[in-house]
Amino acid sequence: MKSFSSYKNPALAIDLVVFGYHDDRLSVLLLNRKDEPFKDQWTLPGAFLQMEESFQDACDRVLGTKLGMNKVYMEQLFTFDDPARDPRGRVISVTYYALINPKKFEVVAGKMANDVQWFDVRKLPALGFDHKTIFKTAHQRLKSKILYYPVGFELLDETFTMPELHHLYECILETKIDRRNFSRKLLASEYIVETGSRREGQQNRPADLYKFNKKLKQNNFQLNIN
Amino acid sequence: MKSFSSYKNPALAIDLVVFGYHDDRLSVLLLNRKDEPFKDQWTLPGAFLQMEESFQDACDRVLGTKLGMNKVYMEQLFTFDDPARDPRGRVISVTYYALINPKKFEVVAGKMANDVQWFDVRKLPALGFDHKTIFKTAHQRLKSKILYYPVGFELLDETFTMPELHHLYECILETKIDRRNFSRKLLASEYIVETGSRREGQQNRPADLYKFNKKLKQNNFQLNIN
DNA sequence: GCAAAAGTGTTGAGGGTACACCCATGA
DNA sequence: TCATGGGTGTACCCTCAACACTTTTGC
Repeated sequence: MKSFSSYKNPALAIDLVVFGYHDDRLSVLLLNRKDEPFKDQWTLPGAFLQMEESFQDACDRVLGTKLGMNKVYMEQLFTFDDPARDPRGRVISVTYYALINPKKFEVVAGKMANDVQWFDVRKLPALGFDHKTIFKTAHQRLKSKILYYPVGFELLDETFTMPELHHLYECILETKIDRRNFSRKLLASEYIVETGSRREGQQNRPADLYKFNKKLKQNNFQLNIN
Repeated sequence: MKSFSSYKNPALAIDLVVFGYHDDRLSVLLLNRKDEPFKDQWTLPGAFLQMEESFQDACDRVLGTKLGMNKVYMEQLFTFDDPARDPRGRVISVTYYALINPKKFEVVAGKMANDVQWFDVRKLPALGFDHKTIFKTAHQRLKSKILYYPVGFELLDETFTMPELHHLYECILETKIDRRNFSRKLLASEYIVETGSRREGQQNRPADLYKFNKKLKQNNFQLNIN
């Protein structure tokens, strides 16, 4: 049996598309690179995979050290293999997307970055590498996923109102959704539970607060949009 | 900027779940290994990624040299990263699943294998590495995919009858489907077109032959099962 | 003529869409 | 009391699920 070390292997990177919902809009976290290649340009956060590290470990490392986050919802997206995607040589990129509540974390630029910032998904700057493609793939995946899986709660606070949830869905799907039908559908799915309290101190009638039903494991939720 | 060669990288393998439909059942192609590890055991076909090779190239290489196939429907499945998944050391496995018509190819055991064989998905032998997990992931993906994307045609001949298509769906989904509702639904979707001819020489009433409508690019096909 | 399988049509129930009205709050 | 936004109810339509009869072939 041949030894592995006799083969030369491509480098393996982990790149993350971190979505956040803030100020009534969907955003992505981007990093301004301090070093070449793509110095001073915006890219997705990422890192090279260490030899003993699982993907999860690598993602946690990026989220922890570069962004000051932990325990976030994450899912594998796609593995990008274009031999020309990195000017330094052959780099395979295994990508994940994450959903976080920006209020819970203070983003910090790590050693490798000039800056870290949230960008409205509709107003992204030019991105280095093939990161625009990666972002588009993630955005599309999120749009599909949210229609049959209750993934939006990860972006909101522990408790939230129906109008807040409604607006989040409109934001992600980039469509109008009838709020009454939306409300009925979500309540019928049993994915959300009333808390009994309301969001007070707003301009108008206080909205009921709900929370995600964590006990519910399986469901045939399917949101149909007009 | 650091040189890449200073880093040691995990090995990168490509593994394939090749589905075929034959004798009214769904099968997977397995390979009996000639060498350690898992010598004389069944595994999914695969190979190490070459330095300059894209995933597509690597898949074509495996399908071509080990299985004598070309130009098949293929889709990326998932990338498996368990550091202990290969006894030889750290190997990341990027997996694809393929759909082929077994009648079109004569499978041949390449240099690396004792044997290559189709196995009924319901009667798989023990598999080496984490290939059982990979298979299950692929099977599940195929089940979901076929409900909203006309992927079954890849497994059939150029022309096929409605009962054949119906049985294929029942096979993949492992459920009974009402044949009348199924037929109406498929015809309404415009994914299939009448050829005008019929399957003659059978025991009973000849069935109409259809073919896949290749012109149709986009559709909101969604099959609902009882 | 009979068995077996293929083609086709109908009906009723349920879910979704598209609506309008009432309610609670701050100013 | 008025404007604004949140909560709730209803009717129609359309789709889907359930089901039965007719047709064509081989023996």
